[in-house]
Amino acid sequence: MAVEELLDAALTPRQEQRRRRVIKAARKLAATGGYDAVQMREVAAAADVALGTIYRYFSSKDALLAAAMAEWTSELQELIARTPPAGGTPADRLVEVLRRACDSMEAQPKLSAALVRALASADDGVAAGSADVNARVAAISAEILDHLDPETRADVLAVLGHVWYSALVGWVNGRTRIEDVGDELERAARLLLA
Amino acid sequence: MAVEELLDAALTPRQEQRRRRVIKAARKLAATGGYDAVQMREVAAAADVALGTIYRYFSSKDALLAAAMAEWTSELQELIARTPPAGGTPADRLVEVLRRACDSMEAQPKLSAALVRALASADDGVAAGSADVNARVAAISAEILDHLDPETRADVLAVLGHVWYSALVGWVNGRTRIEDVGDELERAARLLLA
DNA sequence: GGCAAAACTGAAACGTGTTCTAATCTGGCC
DNA sequence: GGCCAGATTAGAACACGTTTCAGTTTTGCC
Repeated sequence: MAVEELLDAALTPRQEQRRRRVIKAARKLAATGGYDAVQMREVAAAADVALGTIYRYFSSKDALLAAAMAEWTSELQELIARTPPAGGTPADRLVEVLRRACDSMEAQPKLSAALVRALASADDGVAAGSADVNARVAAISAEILDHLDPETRADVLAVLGHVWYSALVGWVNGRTRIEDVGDELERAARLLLA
Repeated sequence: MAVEELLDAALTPRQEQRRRRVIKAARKLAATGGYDAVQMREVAAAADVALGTIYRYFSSKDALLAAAMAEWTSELQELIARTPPAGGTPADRLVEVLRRACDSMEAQPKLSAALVRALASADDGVAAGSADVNARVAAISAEILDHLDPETRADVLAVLGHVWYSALVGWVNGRTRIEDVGDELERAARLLLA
């Protein structure tokens, strides 16, 4: 989709700036008003870009938010790489990482909810962003679980990824509280690594 | 929301019929054209009901589809109760039930995808349908796992519920194939019951 | 049987994501 | 410098979920 093509073909500096402005505007709107406040006309105005231009860079509103989520995840990854989890069992360290991710989301609940909500979209453009997010989460977790054989590790990570995503959706849709997400993840992690 | 109130206050026969017609029409449209084909004006026309009337029974399109999903789940529950899973370990029986559910979805892929997609909605009206679905799935699985102590069982079921939902979303959004859903579930079930 | 309240209808209207159009601008190439 | 293809813009237009409204029908009650 658009994003891909434009990422492959090197963007001119001005295009790069435009793309950044759009994502930034989306994040800002999402941070204060959540998913519904990210209205494409408003994003365009805030990014000082024509409405149609956004659609040249992102195939849909959800694809835009997925790109924002990928960006956010990348920042989180750096943060965790800078301060790796302290000692304890692998399960403990894994739980700590998951908790820290939850804390980050808790700090920006509206934004987080909007991003997660976008990930649920059927839009094709979301798949790329979603894959990116998954890969980063897996990368973070993988080294903590290096005591497991590769196959088991992949299985555990796959299950954890599912729990993580599903718990987030439950929270986003108001069925659980954000604290519950961390609890669910911890429960799953300990069950799987027992 | 509307659904609840109307379910509590006994519906008149004609209301009951209208409600049924609406759900039936939605299922039919979803079965042939998927989520996008379930257009409220079309549902209204097919159900021979005014557009506004649908909104008296269901708070949104997604709530309507969630109700359809609850209906579908209930039918599946009956089906499984009628032919309980054959022998083997509890894990085997659980896997068989999950596989059978996947088979049912595979038989009506468009419909299933539409229903799952609706479950992801933030709409309040969806929560009720979603809770209903979860309860039924838990009920089906619970007796298979009666060898576990209640707490562990609850944990296992919670995790399985997450995997189930998340894997379905992955399929609905075209990131995996329907066969993968069953595989993911089996993997999780065996990992958890190991 | 008649009456008030609630439900239903048909149709118009609204909001927001997405698409389209015609005009203008930008960037690379001779 | 001039030209062309593609990018950008402003704005209109479109699609579909949802809401609203005025008028009609059904329902429960005396």
